[in-house]
Amino acid sequence: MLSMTLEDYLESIFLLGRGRNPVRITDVAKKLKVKKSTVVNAIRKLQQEGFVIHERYGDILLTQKGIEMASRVYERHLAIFSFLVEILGVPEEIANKEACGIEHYIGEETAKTLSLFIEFSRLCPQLQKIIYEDFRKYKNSGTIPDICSEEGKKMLKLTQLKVGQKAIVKKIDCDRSIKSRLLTMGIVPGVEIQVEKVAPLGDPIDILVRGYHLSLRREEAQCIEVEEV
Amino acid sequence: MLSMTLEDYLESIFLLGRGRNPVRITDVAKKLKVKKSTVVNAIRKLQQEGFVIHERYGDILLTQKGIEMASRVYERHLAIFSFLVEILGVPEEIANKEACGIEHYIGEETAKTLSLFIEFSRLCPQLQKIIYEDFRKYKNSGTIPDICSEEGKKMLKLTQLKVGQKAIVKKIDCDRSIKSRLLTMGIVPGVEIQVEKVAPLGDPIDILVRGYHLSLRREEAQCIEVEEV
DNA sequence: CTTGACTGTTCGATTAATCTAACATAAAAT
DNA sequence: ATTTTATGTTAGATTAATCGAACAGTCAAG
Repeated sequence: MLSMTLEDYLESIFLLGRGRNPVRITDVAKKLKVKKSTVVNAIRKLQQEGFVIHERYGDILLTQKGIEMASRVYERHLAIFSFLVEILGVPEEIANKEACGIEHYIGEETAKTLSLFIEFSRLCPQLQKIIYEDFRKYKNSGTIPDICSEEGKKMLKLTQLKVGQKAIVKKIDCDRSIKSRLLTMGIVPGVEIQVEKVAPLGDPIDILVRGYHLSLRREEAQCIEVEEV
Repeated sequence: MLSMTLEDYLESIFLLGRGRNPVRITDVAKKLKVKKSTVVNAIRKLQQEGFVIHERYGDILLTQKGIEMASRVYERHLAIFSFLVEILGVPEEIANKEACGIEHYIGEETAKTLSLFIEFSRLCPQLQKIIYEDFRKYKNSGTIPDICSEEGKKMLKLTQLKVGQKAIVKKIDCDRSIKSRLLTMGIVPGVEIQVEKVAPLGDPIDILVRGYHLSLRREEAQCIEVEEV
């Protein structure tokens, strides 16, 4: 009921005025990097919908309705920003820019859950340790930390499985073109597969994924790492 | 260099044709819930840019360039979808819809990191346990699991702090209007604050946040939970 | 071979968001 | 009090994405 663009204008006014101080057309134009005439247009629409009050040549002020709407948008922004920075380790500037777009597509419910997740991670040193030490290490060097390996189960290439065996896909380690083909067939980490038939020289290998029969080239199967079930 | 809308068309063609099969105008129109004439328009643009091949009344086929672009978009989609479903526990249908919007705003770098995070969480039972047991419990009931509490430090209300004391904000537990005011002042969980001055009856309380001086009403301070440093 | 029944295309109109350029007002400087 | 500078407004043009309605092409059933 408010376009994304208008949400942006509202949010800017909210932030520039720290939620309650008056703001000028020029401030908004500078912040959103658009021309003043464009801002005038947007403000008119926001005024019509009752989110702001603005008289000719005067200040822009948020109404109660406007404050509520804007702070809701901003909370979403903050949740996304925090997630990107604190959990993923994205640089703040990039995180901020991306959050600006994402905030319009994330629902109230999801945003609330995301906030809770951030909050939880801040409260929980255990989780922080895993994220800041183990995940960062995995991200930078690809090494899977010791604490993550389960006993008694070993990683295999898909090509090492025998007919009838079931396994969970753990990792897909190959170049883009093959990977994208595998993705569209539903072969992603975490999915369960079963080997149906293996041709004489191991090419092709027929497997069952989510009820679908698929035929893989050996080359493709080679780069899929699985764990026996 | 490709508008979000056009990215959507490309992605749909990719998915409908599983990456390589021909697709018809009608299929795309149905999938994206737009009129056929709109699709014709979009396809023309994609053709001009060399992402698809389409001859009048014929099939739509992705070029190599198109496949690469589309699979990149789809990977982003999948990363976001997986995160929403597996980590946050958002219902699949909602997650899919939200991912459709978010995928256009998340950068290549961030998407890759997000993918790694999902992958890591799948590989790491420890992390899974925290997410699926402790976080879910926190989300549903607000209880902070035992494993998360650090010894020797106790939670306090901001109002219980003495002048000069430093603390970390742990939780903000109050209604929307106050919360949004606090947010704009930079008071969020995780931030360090220091008490500067307390008026006779504890109202207002002056604090220092990220180098800024702020004055809080007692009512506001009451709902901020902190942990001594 | 003709005729529906889809499928695809063209054209003109609409909407939201933006721009430029010219004009109007307010505030500050002289 | 005038002039200059900054700020705000208006009008008209542009672009991307969409629609509806009319028209065109394809193909299979009879």
